[in-house]
Amino acid sequence: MTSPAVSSRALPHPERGEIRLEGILHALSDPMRLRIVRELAAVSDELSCSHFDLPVTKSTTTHHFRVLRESGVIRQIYRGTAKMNGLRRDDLDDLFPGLLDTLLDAAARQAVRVGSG
Amino acid sequence: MTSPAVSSRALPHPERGEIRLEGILHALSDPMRLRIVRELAAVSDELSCSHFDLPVTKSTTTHHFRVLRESGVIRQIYRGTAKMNGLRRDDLDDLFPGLLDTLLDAAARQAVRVGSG
DNA sequence: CGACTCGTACGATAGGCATCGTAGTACGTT
DNA sequence: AACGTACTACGATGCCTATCGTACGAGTCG
Repeated sequence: MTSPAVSSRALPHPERGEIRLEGILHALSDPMRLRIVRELAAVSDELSCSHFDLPVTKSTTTHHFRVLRESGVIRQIYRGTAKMNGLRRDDLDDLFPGLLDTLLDAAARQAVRVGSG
Repeated sequence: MTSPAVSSRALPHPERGEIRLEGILHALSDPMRLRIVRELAAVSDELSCSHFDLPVTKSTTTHHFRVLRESGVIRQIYRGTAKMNGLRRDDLDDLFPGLLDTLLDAAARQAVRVGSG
């Protein structure tokens, strides 16, 4: 009943120096992934994959999380059966100061404008 | 010899309210298009398509400019045989304050980091 | 008019990608 | 060990897209 430890299952992440702006922009150009990132930023904490209620199947959800991880936007670790997701704020803010917040602000403005957020 | 007038050939642009963040991010996630936008921002003026010396054919260049226009990132008008390209700074700054500059700064930082800009 | 430049249109091609469904693995609980 | 939950792996599918080449249209200049 104690909180599950980090599993040994490894998940490949790009190192800070390998993160590319084009990759980030591509990752966030998908509505589903932008939505995930906005939700992660809103709670500023780790969330399990199953926390998200996306209008796609679980396979597709897995795919989107992998794209986000491989582009360097999020960090993923296993805790028991759950896979926890968190923004790589430290790395992103170091590489591209202000980028993440500006993107989140832009997404929020658009959500207000189009009326879906 | 006077500067050529704006031609009657029409080019469809999205209106300000139709510009979508996802479209912008997708447009800029391509290295060739990001390069074009950086160059346009550097001169902060209109540039003809032929001014750019990209490592792709003219057909492909045409394609990239169209993607940038249809996503709302640039404005294009014909002046004689030349097609002039300019950033839609006013619209972008109004819709997403700070976004363009932050993206340009991020691109510049990466260029310095990887040594190609 | 004729020649030249700039850019477009269209078709082809090859690769990427968002999505699904099914079968399977890893882990925790009983 | 048996079961349930969380997520993955793999194959299929259909669409999107970056690229090219060739042929064409629009405009300018001689």
